[in-house]
Amino acid sequence: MRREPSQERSRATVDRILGAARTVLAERGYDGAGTNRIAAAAGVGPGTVYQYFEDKDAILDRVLEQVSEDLEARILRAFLGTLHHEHDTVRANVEMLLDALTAEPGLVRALAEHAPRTLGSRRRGFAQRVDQLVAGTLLAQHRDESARVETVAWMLVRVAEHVTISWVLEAPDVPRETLVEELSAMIGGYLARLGVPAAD
Amino acid sequence: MRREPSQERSRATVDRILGAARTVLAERGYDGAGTNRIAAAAGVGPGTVYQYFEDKDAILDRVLEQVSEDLEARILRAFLGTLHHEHDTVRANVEMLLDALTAEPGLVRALAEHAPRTLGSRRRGFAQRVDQLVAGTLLAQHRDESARVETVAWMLVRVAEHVTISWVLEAPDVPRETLVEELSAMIGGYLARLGVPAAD
Amino acid sequence: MRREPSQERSRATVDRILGAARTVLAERGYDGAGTNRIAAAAGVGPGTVYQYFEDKDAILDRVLEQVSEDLEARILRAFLGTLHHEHDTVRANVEMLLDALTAEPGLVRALAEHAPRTLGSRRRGFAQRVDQLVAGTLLAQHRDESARVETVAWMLVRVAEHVTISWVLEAPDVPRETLVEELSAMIGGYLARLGVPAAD
Amino acid sequence: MRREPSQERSRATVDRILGAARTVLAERGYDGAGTNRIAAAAGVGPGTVYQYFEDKDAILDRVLEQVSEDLEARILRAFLGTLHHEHDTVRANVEMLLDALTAEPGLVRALAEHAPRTLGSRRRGFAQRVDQLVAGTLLAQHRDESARVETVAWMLVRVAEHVTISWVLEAPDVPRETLVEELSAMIGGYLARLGVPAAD
DNA sequence: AATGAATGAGACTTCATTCAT
DNA sequence: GATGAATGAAGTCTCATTCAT
Repeated sequence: MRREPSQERSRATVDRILGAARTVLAERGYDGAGTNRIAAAAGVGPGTVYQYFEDKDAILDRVLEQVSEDLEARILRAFLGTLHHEHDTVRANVEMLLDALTAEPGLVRALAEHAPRTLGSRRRGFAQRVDQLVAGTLLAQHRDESARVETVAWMLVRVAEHVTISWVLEAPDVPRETLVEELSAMIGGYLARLGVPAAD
Repeated sequence: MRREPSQERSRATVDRILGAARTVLAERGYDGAGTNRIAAAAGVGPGTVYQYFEDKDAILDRVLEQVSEDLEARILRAFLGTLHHEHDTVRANVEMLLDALTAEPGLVRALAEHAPRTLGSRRRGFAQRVDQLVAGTLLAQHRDESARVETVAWMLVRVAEHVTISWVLEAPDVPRETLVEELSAMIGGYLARLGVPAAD
Repeated sequence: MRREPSQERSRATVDRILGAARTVLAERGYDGAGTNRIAAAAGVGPGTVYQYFEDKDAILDRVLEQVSEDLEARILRAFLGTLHHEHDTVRANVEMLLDALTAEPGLVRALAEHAPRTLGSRRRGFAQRVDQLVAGTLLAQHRDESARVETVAWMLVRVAEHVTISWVLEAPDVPRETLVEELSAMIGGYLARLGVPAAD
Repeated sequence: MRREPSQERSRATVDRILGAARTVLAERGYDGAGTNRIAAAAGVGPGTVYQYFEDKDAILDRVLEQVSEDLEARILRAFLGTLHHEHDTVRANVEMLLDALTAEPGLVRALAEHAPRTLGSRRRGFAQRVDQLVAGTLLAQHRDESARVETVAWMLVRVAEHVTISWVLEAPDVPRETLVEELSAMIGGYLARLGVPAAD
């Protein structure tokens, strides 16, 4: 008569809650993600949720953090991959960004929906890390003007992020190929001014 | 000295309610803008609100619409004004955009916070009108390639809008002057590719 | 420059309010008859209603009283008329009762709907007057057993009233002619036991 | 000594809510039976009520249904019991009906008060089942004229129901014994015409 | 560790009534 | 006498959170 190790069970429960929260968030949006619904989707009682999370926001913050990290990891991997390419790094990255964001539109929407509520308070980790990653890459390719590089990175991240997100959420009458073309052109042109070879 | 017409009183009350809603929205965000709080801020009873608005969303929709229109009017006026300038139209527009968005950051945040919830359903009027305005202007300066012009306009609006909004909401460590410089450079460079003289 | 005599104007206003209340009551039932709706239907302001009526119930009580009196008058007239007939008085009265109740089903429903709420408190005038009328008629035809006569009258009124009202409200699968036949038979048979000639 | 099963606790709570609703309904009528009052009377929070009932009407519908069923069961049992009697079945049934209706006058009032609001839409089950029961019994005693039998049953049920209910609610100056006498006479006389032996 | 019944503050909304004009 | 804007108590319902088991 062996009882399952408690640590392992706890871990499994937390995972189920987070997984359920992620699903609910993707399907019903931020305001539709109530604690009771999450608990039900996880197959646990409402009380169980509070064994592992301070309050409702703690759950969703964690999920959003996780979503961010998933995106970040994916983007980072792809980003680093493009550095080996001989040309059209920018375009490859835009493509990759669109792939990442189109994979789970519901979560992207939840992320976009929730972001303005917490900006200035907490959960800015994701964006900052991406900022630094991009800044670092730019710096590696173009050593001087380090001060300006941070601003450029900040701008690039916002432009790439919001144009692609808007395209996903608004579903405007613009083909993906056209979007890639134009966004790459804009970013490429901008980078060219920085002294970075446009097509690399 | 005639008695105050009842129409006028009603009008005044509606204005107080809308004004209060605007204030509450700016100070406490979309979810913090409850009917009771709005009524209290307006100095009227909860019931009064329902003499003039169908329900809670009707109030906030109206306020958001109003905020959008105020921004639109301001941007439109400034945008048209810049057309007379001999050079640096882009920069002037970026400046103007920042002025408009910095005036009431709370409302801009509320707008950004609520937008993703309704995207795809209703209230896309503001963005669409701006898209068309920009497209029209581009077309006036550069007659051919009309198909591409719409995509370009769509991109420009998103880039200008989100970069400035992000700067307002995130308050990053980037001076305003630098932002204006960089954003103008990016947009100017992009427009140059379209065949539009970059600095006019 | 003559101003309309105030008494007359007042009277007209009261009539419009009562008429509107009657209409609203017939169309939307007791719970749907709100003061604001009545005022609107009467083409007056809500405040005006309170110049003439203590409160909401005062209006509806008055309307219901009026409806009762209309029915009573109609029934009384017909009832007295049947006394001259040589036979089948009962049947003639049942017919007449159905005519009266089918004329305005909405109001009959409102009456039936509201009756149980006030029974035991107020507004029993109508039923009592009808009771006495019937008792008087029975007494005129059958002098002795006066004590029993009151009970018989009470029963007759309830039976005639509720069977016809149920038929109007429930709209069961029973033709009117059949109902008249059966109800007359029941009442006639009952009266026969009292010593009153069944067909008179 | 095992822990109280959760099902049992839920069941107990539902029972307390229904019991409280029944009490409130009896004491304050349909319109006085608010969710908060019911919850308070049940000794639970307002939210608890909504764990078990869709909305306010669901509670009251359930209670009224229950009251109807209680009455039906009681009436049915007594009705069947009288079939064995050698004579005066009718009188015995009238007595029984009065017993049933006098037991909880407040609930009978609530039932009578609410019935006209829903007539023609839903919840006519009780009356219909009684109609059929009576029709069936009549048919068993008097095989032919089956068409007429349904009308007769419908009439009998309304007469018995409304005369007794009126007597309970109006509390007129008629002794119970007299009422029984007269009502039995009326029904008995009517049945005699149908070919059913009057006193059996 | 897990449960899930229970909570209760607070949200939105209605409507009979009042009162300054 | 009439108005109708304003009121505010009270009603229904939700949902993040707690706690006895």
